Amino acid sequence: MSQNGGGIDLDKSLGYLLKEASSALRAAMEEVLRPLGMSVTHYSCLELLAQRPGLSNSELARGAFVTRQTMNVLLQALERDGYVTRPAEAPVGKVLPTRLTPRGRRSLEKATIAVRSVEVRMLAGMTETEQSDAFRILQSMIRSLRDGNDGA
Amino acid sequence: MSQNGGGIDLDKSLGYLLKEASSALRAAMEEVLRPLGMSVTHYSCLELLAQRPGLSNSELARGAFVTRQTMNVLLQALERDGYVTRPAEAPVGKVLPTRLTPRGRRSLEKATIAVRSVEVRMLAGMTETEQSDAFRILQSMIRSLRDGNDGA
DNA sequence: TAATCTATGTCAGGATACTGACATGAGTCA
DNA sequence: TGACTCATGTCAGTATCCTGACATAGATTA
Repeated sequence: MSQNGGGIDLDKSLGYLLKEASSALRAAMEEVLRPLGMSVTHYSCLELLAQRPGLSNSELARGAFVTRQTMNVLLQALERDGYVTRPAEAPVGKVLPTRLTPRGRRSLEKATIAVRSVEVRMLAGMTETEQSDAFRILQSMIRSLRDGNDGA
Repeated sequence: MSQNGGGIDLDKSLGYLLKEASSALRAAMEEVLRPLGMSVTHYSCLELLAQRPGLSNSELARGAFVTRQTMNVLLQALERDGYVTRPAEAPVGKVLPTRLTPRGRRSLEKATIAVRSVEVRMLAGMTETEQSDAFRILQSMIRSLRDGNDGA
């Protein structure tokens, strides 16, 4: 019944399932972040800065999977509201190293708790072996997709 | 070094990896669909209709992971350009069953070939066992995330 | 040194998807 | 039958993110 002339069977497609899982994860994260007035990209930016202080706009963009233009707009808002600081002039080159303010750190703490609950829920019912399998398999998929992008 | 005070270690987070994989997949699909003048949502809509002719606007939206408003705009464009047809009046209720036209079917054929190449590339280097593992694990993650949405 | 290439930060405009809102049709229940 | 609930299609406004473009700083190369 689900066999169409050469088409891709969505019910059996790993790509479709990947999109579905990602969509469900994003929706779950939006749900817990909304009460905190924070978007997923917003949270990603703060979490990246907590782990690697001094990241530049472009590096943050790559880490949050958006363009540097999009991240730039977000950083301007975060800076205006006092969550992050950037030097007025670049210490070297054009790169402006960004850092969390105490206020940004406090804001992140609540968000981290919320996001962790989603991650825990997602992992519920998976054995340790399945979790490491998932990790390895996802990395394999990413590597395969990236290699073909501009490598050949 | 990547240990921050109670934060989420992105390098070890399955959620982050899932987002990365999904982002890579989407980029790869956009790359092969762009020469055909087709977006991912555009393609998803056509593929859904090929497998389940007569799907409604709302059903297509859920299948493509967008809102019904977004899908409605897309369907209006696809109808205007002759890729799909919808009856002027609903046979029953308000639901307008949508079907591919021959032109839509031809357009989908090329897209399917392009998307299949991406899927094949993504699966490269994975054993059959790993593929079925990935399938089962992703389904587990989706189920866990959905259950907590409005269930409790 | 000078030329070229690459990466960065930023501005402007446009594409895409979402939230809010409304009227309508179908099912449920008293 | 009538009130209620729910899902649908659709319009309008908004938010979000992207593409295109520019000037500039550092690295690379001749």
